[in-house]
Amino acid sequence: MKADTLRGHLDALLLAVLDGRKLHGYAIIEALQLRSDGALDLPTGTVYPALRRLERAGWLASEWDVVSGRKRRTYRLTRSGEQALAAERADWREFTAVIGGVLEA
Amino acid sequence: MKADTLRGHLDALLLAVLDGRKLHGYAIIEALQLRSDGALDLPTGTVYPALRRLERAGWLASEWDVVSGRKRRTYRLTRSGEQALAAERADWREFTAVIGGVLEA
DNA sequence: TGGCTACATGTAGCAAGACGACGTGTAGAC
DNA sequence: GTCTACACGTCGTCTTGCTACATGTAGCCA
Repeated sequence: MKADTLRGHLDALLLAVLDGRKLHGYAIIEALQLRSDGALDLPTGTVYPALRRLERAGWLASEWDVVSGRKRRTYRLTRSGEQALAAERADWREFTAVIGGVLEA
Repeated sequence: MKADTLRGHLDALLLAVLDGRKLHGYAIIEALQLRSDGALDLPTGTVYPALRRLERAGWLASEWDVVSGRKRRTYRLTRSGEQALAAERADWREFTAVIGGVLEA
């Protein structure tokens, strides 16, 4: 997929992949690869800053684990993150309807 | 619609609205409003620079008209612009499939 | 005549955000 | 002992859409 097309939709992806489960950053990248059949291979320089941003926004909460000697920062959705995810999904539907409508007119 | 969500898709919109017809900048803005049922109301500071950019890329060609004393720069798709539009449409379908797939998983 | 609105084009500077390149460190396999 | 996978992070760059501003015509209405 063309680079940078994601712009503006990354937050939605991150929230969606954390819906109902806790994951650490590296696992989030893998989960997105898996769910997109390999189409999404986000670089760490994209994902880690975005996770911090979402945490600052109050949509994610994180805590440190240590698994077999390796430190992981594990993220989960907050209540407000769940609401944000619902809003992002609604925005996505509207967005695709509008743009798709123009492109296929 | 949330500001800036357009990012990365504006080119596709502009090419699509010029598919099969010639329009000047102001009319392009109106045509996008019409086709989107008012959802898209792009500011001139967004559209005019983008049209120049697409022309520099060789996807649009323009010429000046004068209609009842007013000067208009009328744009049309070039051959390479038509190809670009087809590519943009294909990208759009892939993009929505990938992101939509993750959001609705 | 003066002012308002619609029509019409443009520029400059800002801000956000995704990305590439880089830096750091552990565990385990070979 | 070196290499790969795992794991986290930062910094600087670049693109690009937007706000605000600047300019000018045509036509209507008071």
